[in-house]
Amino acid sequence: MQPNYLPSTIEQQAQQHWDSRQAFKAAESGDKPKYYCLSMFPYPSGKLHMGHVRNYTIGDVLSRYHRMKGFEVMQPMGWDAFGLPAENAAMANNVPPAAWTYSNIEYMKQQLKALGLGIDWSREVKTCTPEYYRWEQWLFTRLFEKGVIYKKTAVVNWDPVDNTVLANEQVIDGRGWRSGAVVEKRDIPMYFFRITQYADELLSGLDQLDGWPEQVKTMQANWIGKSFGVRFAFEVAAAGDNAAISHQLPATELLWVYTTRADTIMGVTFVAVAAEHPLATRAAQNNPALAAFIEECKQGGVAEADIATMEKKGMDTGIKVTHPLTGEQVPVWVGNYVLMGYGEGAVMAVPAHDERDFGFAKKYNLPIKQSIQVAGETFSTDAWAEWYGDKEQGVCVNSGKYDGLSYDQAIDAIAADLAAKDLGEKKVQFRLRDWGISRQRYWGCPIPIIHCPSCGDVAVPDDQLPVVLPEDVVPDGAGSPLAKMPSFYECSCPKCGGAARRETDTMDTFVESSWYYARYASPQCDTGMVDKAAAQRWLPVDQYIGGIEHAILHLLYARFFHKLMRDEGLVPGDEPFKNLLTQGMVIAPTFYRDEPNGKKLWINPAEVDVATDERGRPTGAVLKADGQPVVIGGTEKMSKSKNNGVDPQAIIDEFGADTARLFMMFAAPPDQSLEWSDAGVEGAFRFLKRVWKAVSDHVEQGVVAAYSGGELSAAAKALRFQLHQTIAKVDDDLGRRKTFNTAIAANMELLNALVKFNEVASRNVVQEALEAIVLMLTPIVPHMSQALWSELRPGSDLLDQSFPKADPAALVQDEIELVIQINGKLRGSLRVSKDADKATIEQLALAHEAVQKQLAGGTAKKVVVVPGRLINVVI
RNA sequence: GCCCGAGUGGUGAAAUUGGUAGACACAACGGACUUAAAAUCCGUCGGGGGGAAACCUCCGUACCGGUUCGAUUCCGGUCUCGGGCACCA
Repeated sequence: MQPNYLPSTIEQQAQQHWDSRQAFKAAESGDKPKYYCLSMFPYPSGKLHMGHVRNYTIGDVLSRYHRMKGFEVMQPMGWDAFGLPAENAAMANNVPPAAWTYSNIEYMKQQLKALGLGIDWSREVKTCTPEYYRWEQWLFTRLFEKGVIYKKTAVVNWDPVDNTVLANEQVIDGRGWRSGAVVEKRDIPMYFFRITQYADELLSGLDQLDGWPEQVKTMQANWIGKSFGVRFAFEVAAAGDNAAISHQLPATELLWVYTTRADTIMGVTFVAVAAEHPLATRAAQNNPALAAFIEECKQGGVAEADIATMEKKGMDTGIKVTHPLTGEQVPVWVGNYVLMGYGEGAVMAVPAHDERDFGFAKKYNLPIKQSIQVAGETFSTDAWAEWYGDKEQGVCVNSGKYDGLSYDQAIDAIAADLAAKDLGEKKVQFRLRDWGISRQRYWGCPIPIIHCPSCGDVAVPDDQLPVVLPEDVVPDGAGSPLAKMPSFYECSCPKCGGAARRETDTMDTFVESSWYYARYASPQCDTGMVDKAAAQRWLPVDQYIGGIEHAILHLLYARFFHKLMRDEGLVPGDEPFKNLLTQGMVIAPTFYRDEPNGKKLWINPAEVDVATDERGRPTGAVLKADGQPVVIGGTEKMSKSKNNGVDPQAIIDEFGADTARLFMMFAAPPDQSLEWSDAGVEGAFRFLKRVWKAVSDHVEQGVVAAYSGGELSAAAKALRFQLHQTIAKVDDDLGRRKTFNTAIAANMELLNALVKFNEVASRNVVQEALEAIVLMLTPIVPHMSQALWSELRPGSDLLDQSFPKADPAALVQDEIELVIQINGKLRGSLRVSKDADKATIEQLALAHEAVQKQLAGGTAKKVVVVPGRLINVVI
């Protein structure tokens, strides 16, 4: 046997062997239970980054583990190939997005293969191919005809210089990233998926998802945001205070608002409407200052984080409305924080009991009127106090007939009174908004709609699908290229045959990634979106793995799509992903130098030497090239902007894929962030060399049959005890807990014990242990395991092996160790027979010298015995 | 601003159901081997106090408080960092 561990040779051999056996092709039938393991597919950005390596290694470990547990595993891979970066790259390099994307896919596919992933490549899917997106277009036309897709206007970021719509990411500090122009909000027509129609099901469905992290389910539930409130109206009188604009108002007009705090309705002192609200628009007609303010509100982007953090500004419209219960006249203000596309585009304002309203009222000297009280507290309009917003303990005050009522009682009474006047009712509302999918971009799936002057919006008929996206286009950053291509948009109406114009918007790329998991079941199917039998066989996905950043949008859209496809009779079940593992980020240290122009020059960690003091604490860092100091920055997510990425290819080339995989799995549990460490990689490599040497040393003396019974020395018995304890733990860690780091640690401990064990008479136990270590490590370092197994069991193929089973007989112990605590602090230990009863244990513990010493002749107040663990003596 | 997480030695982490805090590694330091270096192997390694030593003892899981015989774990509050916020994927 080769005494040295040579990763490049054995990895190449192992991969060739797997290929020749077509080892990872998933069978469409058979007796084995199926296990569909899916990692979120990559965007083909150019080359793999460490986040990909981590994601796909986790998926591969789980896939290979389940294969060894007797499952028919399907692990597919594909490409989320449409998207904005391809257009940016195209403009930078003058290459069509399609060419750029396809060449990235080719390169990244080679990298994935070098990692030794057990992928069924025959199922590969690229979302930018007509074979894929034609079915997306097909579903679109079905949903359009069912009314699940509809058209309305929505507000977008508009760059007035480049005359183009910008993504939120392209708006920096309220300005377009290329033009630098102040961005404006602009209304444009778009197609929407009626996801709100499924809001209740998307919410209640979370309860079935036992295999999802609580954290993700909570985030989705909050995002859907089901609230129980009251929708009610203020009357806009066309007289009195509003005389100046009365000519524009109908006799009675209603201003509707929605609130979850109707119990505070008697504290309303004004109403705030969005800048785009019709009432504001009309009030501005004779009010230049208000018109200017409304114009100002249009500046800036549409991202909610920006709107929520900007300075709250407002202006009085001069309009007064009538409070539906008190009859009081309250002013209507325009507020820049009120969103038109949200609820009614208008909110009641209760400064006394809403923190945002409180701040607004203080700023503009609007009245603050207390209407709830918490016992023992004192209300003051000087400063906000937390209890002002307390709906659990608050009761109504200064509220006439509602005084003394609790939140629930007040809502019931107030809703009833509003209903009696026909001015309101209880209403369930969702925070979730319908999903706008129109994008004014080129590199995406064309929306299959034809605009006919006489028939309106007509869905493209099945026999004319797919609407093919031309692939030889280079965008210029100013509007959609498709809208400038008559060859694309000129067409005839499928209904009347008259001249018509094809829709030139493309779909949100989240649409492609919402159903790819289903397409993998039958990726070549050309008679439908999915083959029903294949969907029955493989769905749902048993294990889905991806970044936590997808906790809400992608995962919610995919759940929604599954329900849409279910309602079309395409897929079984209500949910697409049975188990979900959200992996943490890969982070690395950052280094920089301050440049004369005030900017920071980020330096890659590979170019830096870090000096440490005698305790190992970093004291400074210098650039290798010039020996001059650099500044040590924070440890952050690997990114191009901070230049702290480590190229996975370099690690594979230097140490091999197994070392890269082992380090990634060992350095942190999968759901936590993982800090990159070159030294840690070397540590992983060292461990593999130790495993290799242990097997090599053993094999050189001749392989033997593994231990299968008979008398053993005490040391051999102890080793077998540890071995089978480790098997049980690793099985649990890989299968149930998915904590690969502790599974690896347990194998390291076992190897440490094994190399110390030196009984020539017990080589069969060593053989048993080495075989088990190789099998347990197989999911993590498959190449090395493949090579070692053929040395330990000549003529046998690791691909056909099962995961080892713990031998119960090896785990039987006569004596166990119990810990003795005094007042909860460790003071000693005790060995007792495994079936000693509580009374015996208590007696032995009290007689223990440490306890006697502490008792100093006194007696114990209390003794707690936890069987199998400890005794706590309270004195 | 809102929603969701996280915080444990010099570092990454472990402690699975409230039961021995720091497993397993990395770094550092000391030693062996070597002409030397690399590699490898052995040892020390949270902090304070006591002891020649075996060892004893107090403190310690971001911070403040609570529940409990016992809290890294549960509860209330605070701080810091990270993810998401609907057109990045």
